[in-house]
Amino acid sequence: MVFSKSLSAEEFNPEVIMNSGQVFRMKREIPGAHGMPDTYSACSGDNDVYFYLNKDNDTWDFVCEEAQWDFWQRYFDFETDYVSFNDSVRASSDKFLKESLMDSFGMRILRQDLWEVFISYIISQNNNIPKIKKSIQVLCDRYSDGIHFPKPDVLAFIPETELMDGTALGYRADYIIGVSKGVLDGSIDLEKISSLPYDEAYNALIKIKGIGPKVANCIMLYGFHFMESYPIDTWMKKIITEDYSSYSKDEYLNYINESYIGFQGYIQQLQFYHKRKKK
DNA sequence: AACCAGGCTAAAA
DNA sequence: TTTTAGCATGGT
Repeated sequence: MVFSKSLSAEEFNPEVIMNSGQVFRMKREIPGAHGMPDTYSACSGDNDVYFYLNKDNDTWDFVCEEAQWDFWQRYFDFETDYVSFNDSVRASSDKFLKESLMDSFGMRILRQDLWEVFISYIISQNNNIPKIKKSIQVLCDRYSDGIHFPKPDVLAFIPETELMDGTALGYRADYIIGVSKGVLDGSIDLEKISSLPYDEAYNALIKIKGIGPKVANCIMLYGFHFMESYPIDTWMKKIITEDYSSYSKDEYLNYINESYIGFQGYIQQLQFYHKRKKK
């Protein structure tokens, strides 16, 4: 089933989204796939979609099962008006932020499968994006069908030595097995945590072994869709010291939280994408 | 060939 | 409470 949506380049740009470090398995298919020059595909939980810009009527066509269309509309966060918010960025006097926006039109914050986000960001710690993508793909190949993400009941029972072998997961393998068991026995309930208020959800997450402040904020932003989350990694630290040097860290965070209410996570994504692209 | 990467845990101070 | 060593491993 094909679902068409009229989306401007400022509303939706898959190249920007899939290279922004919030998602590790969205990809551009080889040219000609599905008979279209540029097709993208995504998979989240048990849902699958591919999509392309339809030059004939200037819409994006999304191809998925009819019952999954609601999921994908939420996944791409189509109910949020990013363009109107962009106007307020353009109207601000924040030079670095405006520069970031110019560089990343079409960014959106995805609402991804909780389990995949949970494991993916455990893997992301002290790691780099190309390597994170490879590790996740090996997991999908070895412990699933190569497309869908492996389930907790599979990951929970892999011997640690096996999980470390050839996956480049390193010491993170132990964390993955641990949380998989936690989800299986019910002591970790991602759906339940996702329904908590920000502070309670955050505190519940950082109690879990392998999850600290930064990973918790990523899970909350990209999985739970807490748009007030503002993950701070090594790149964001660089931004604060190099591009906002007139602020102390606390002053800077106050500025973000007071000026961009409900869109802090989106701001962070623009900045992160821009900073990483410059280097 | 060192240093870095979407950091965290646990021990030390 | 805040600071720091150690951690697996491939990318740059």
